[in-house]
Amino acid sequence: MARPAQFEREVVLEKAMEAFWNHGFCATSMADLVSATDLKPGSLYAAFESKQDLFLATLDYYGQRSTARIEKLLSEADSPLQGIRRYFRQLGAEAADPKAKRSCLLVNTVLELARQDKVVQKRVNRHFDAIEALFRRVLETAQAKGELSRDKDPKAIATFLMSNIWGLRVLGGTAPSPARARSVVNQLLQVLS
Amino acid sequence: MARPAQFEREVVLEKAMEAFWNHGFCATSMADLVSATDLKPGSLYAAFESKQDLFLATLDYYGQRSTARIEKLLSEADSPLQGIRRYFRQLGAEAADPKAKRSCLLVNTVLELARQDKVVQKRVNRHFDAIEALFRRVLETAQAKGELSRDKDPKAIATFLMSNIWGLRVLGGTAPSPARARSVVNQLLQVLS
DNA sequence: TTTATTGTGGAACGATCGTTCCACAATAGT
DNA sequence: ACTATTGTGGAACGATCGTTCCACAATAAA
Repeated sequence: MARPAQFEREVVLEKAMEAFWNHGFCATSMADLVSATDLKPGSLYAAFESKQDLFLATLDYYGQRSTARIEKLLSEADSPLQGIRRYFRQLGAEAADPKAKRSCLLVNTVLELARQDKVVQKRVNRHFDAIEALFRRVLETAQAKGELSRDKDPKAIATFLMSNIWGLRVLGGTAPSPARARSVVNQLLQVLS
Repeated sequence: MARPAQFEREVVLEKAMEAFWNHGFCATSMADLVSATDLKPGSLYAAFESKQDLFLATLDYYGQRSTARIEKLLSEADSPLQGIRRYFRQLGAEAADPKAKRSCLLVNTVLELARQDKVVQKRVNRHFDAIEALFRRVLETAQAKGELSRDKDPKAIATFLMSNIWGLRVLGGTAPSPARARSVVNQLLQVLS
């Protein structure tokens, strides 16, 4: 028995995510978010408590999207290790692509906010842990199938892969040559053989 | 034939650097800088043109300091590779140290500003390139001394090391366990053997 | 000691910040 | 059709943003 909302939460979240992703938390003003989402301040604050809360919601939205994307890519590969190789080659290409004007929202957030804000840190870590678990499981499968040597440690390698995702994200911010990005990926993938 | 300044540029730069390092460019206000440096707005703007210019100056100050520190560490080592190993073990320990409340100003800056601001990007890259050149030279020396296998590529490894510095800096933002940070470093150092 | 020049202190600027408020629009149940 | 309830639009809030301004202090050259 009331007026129904004229927007869909997911659509608004998507648009807010774009804004935060492009400019970071601090550099994205509520005015930016108002014009990005086509909502008025009143509606935005009714749906999300504050700029901070809206940001946390977009973080989760982004994290789930990313995790799902990686999971799909890994599951569609011909073999476990091939999935990982393909993911990192793609990441390397993206890092060297000048059209890709933005890194990863989670990585950006770690350096902008996570050190100071433990709530944000926990949120970000949850998503990173989910992705790392994905890699670890794939590496264990590879080992079971004999594709990965038994004397490798899936847990340690999964952590190492995560650290190299982050490294490649920063590399992307330095506007590297494609050869440079490929070189890093090739070096990295040697841990698998 | 004029009144001399009552402050030393280096001291002010040091204090401004601390502020930017702790909170980032956007989240550090001129009011913060005024209280951090004990200068009044008038003096700050007389010495540095704007917040942006002051930031660029602190970036250079930080970069030169960092490069010098790494150079010293590498040159004091018993052998080329030992210097590199020692540097990364130290970096891993710092990433896992909860008291180390901040990452690296250059890495933070890449993700906060470099994508959008090409001036900042160039500045940051200059410092990164200097550090990478340091690593590369040490690796070449190691090869000359027979400490590093001839079939390794010093250039590729130097780039890979840089990417892993960045990865470890982000890792530090996730508040990892010491074991986790050590694991990444151990994995990384295998590229040297 | 005077004069020219430059640094200092701090008030003040307009713009923008995140947020609140409220008259009004729109709908669901009676 | 009426009423209760909730979303909408947009003005407006105090605070803070980066920056400017200027009367005054301090010094070096004349």
